[in-house]
Amino acid sequence: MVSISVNRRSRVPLYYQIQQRLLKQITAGRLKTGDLLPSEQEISARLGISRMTARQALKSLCHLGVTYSRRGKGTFVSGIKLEKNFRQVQSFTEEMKARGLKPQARVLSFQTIPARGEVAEALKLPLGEPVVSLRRLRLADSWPMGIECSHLPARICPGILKAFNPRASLYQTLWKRYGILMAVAEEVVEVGRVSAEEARLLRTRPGSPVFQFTRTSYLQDGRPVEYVKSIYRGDRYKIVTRLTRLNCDFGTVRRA
Amino acid sequence: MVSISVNRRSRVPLYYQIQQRLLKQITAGRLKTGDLLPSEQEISARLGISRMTARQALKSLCHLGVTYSRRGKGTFVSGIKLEKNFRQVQSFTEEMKARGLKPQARVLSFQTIPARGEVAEALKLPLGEPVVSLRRLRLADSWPMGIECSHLPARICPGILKAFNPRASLYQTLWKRYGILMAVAEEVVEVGRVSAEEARLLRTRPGSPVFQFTRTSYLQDGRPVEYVKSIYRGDRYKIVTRLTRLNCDFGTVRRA
DNA sequence: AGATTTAAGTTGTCTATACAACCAGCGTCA
DNA sequence: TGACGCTGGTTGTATAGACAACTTAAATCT
Repeated sequence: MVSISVNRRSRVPLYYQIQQRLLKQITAGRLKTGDLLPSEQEISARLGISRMTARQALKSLCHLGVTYSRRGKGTFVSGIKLEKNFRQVQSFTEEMKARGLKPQARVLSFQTIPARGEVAEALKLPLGEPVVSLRRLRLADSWPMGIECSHLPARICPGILKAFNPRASLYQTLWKRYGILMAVAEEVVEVGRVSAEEARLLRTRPGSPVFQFTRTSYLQDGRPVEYVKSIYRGDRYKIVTRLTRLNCDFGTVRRA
Repeated sequence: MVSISVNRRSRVPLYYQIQQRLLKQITAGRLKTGDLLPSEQEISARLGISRMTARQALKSLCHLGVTYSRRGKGTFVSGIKLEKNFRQVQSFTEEMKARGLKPQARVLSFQTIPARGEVAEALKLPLGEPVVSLRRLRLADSWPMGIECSHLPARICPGILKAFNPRASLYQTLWKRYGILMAVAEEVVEVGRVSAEEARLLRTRPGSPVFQFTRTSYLQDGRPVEYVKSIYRGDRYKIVTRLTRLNCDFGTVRRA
C-alpha cells in the first residue's frame, strides 16, 4: 500500500519520493519477491499526480534492479535483494561492515612520492608528478586480511597527509573534504603467492595463495583518481558479486 | 553529427533508433571521451521529434554508462568504454572471444542425475529431482584453462541431452531452444588448489593455486535456472570487472 | 577593474493526452 | 469441447508544453 500523499512543496522530486517509499516497502519485506506493485495508473490516481511521474518512479526501481516490468501484466518485485555491494564500488570498510565484521586498518606508510611505472600510467600522470601513497594493513575483527596500497594524484587532495584520520574511511574523507566521488572502477583480480614480508604482516606462510587486486577508480568524466594494489589472504577472503545482463534497456528486453 | 531522419514506420521505437545511432558514433570513435553530445533540444528539432523522446534516447545512454549528464551543461561521453563484459553475465565462450582467444570445450560428462546437496539447495529443488549436469574442460587457443560443471533443472530443458551441440554455447542453446534468458547471477570467487585429477586435466601440478567459481543464475523473476561450479588455472586467468557506484539515479547524484 | 545583473542555453521535473502492444479472463460460437 | 474474439487492464512509446534549476558568457553597473 502506498501512503496517501506526497509533499509538493518539498524540493525532493515527486518521483523520487514515491521511489523511496516503494523501496522501503520492499526492503522492509512488506512487498516480497514476485509481488505485484501498484500500477502506474493506480499510483497516479491515488496520489493525484500524472501517470508519467508515477512511471518514472517505477522505472527507477527497475533501474536499481529491485523490480522488473512486463507489458500487459505489471511491475513485480524481483528476487534480487538490494544489498550494499550490489554492483557497487565499495571500500574495505563498507564491505566488512556489510558482512558484520569490524574493519580496522594499520597504516604501514603514508607519504608523497613521485609517480612512476604502472602508477603513473594508471593515473595518467607525467613521470615524477607527486602522488600520495597510503599503504595499510587491513584487519577484520582483528584478523589480518590483506595489504592495501592506494595511490592518489597529490594535486587533487592537497593537505591530505595532515587531514586524513587513519581510523576513517579514505573514500569518505575524499568525498567530504574534497568533493571527490568515484563513479566507476576497473578491477583486475589475479591469483598469486605471498612474499616473505607480506606473509609476516598477514601472519601466514610465505608462498600461500592470495588474491591480487588492481583497481583504478575514475570520476564520472573518466579522469582517474585512484590506483590501488592489494593482496588478500585466499583462505579468509572471497568475492561475492551480482551481475546483470545488459541486453535490456529500462527493463525492456530487445533482441539484437 | 546525428543523421537526418528517423524511420517512423519501423516497429523499432524512435528513441531506440536514436540511441543506437549515437552509440555507434561513440564506439566508432567519432565521439570521444569528454565530447558533448547534441542537446535534447537540438536532437528533437533536427529529427522533428518531441524533446521527451530525444531525452529518453540520451538517458538510456547514461543508463548504459557510456555518457553522463550535467544540468545546465549538457550530456558528455564518459571515459568508460562499452565493452562486452561490462557489468554483464557472460559465458566462457563470450569472454574468450572478447579477449581475442579461440574458445573450445571438451565434454567430460553429460548426464541426468538426481539433485542433492548444494546443487538442490542452489536450484531450490527437492532432493532427487532430476538435474542435467554438464562437465566440460575449457580451453582457449587449445590451452586448458579450467573445468566447468553446470547444473540445470531437467524440467526446464527437456531433450537437451540430445539437442545440445557440444561445440555450441550452452547459453545460446538455452535461449534459442527454450527461451531461457538468464537475467541476474550471483557469483562467489575463492582461491583454492587443484586436486590430482584436476591437475591432470589442466596439465598443471597438483596443489597449484586456482580460482574457484560458484555461480547461480536466475531468471528475471528470481527463479534459479543454473548452478555452476568451476575452477580456473590461476596462472592463466584473471578477472576484469567494471563497477559502478549506485548513489545516483538516471545519472542524477543524490546525497542521501 | 571588479562586481552584479541579464540573457540564452541546457538538463531536471511534471502535466495531460493519445495510441500501440500485450495479457488475462470471459463469453460466444461452431 | 475447443477456437475465437471481445474487453478491460497494464506497460511501452510518443507528443506538446510548462516551469525550475543550473551554467556560461555577455552586458551592465559601480
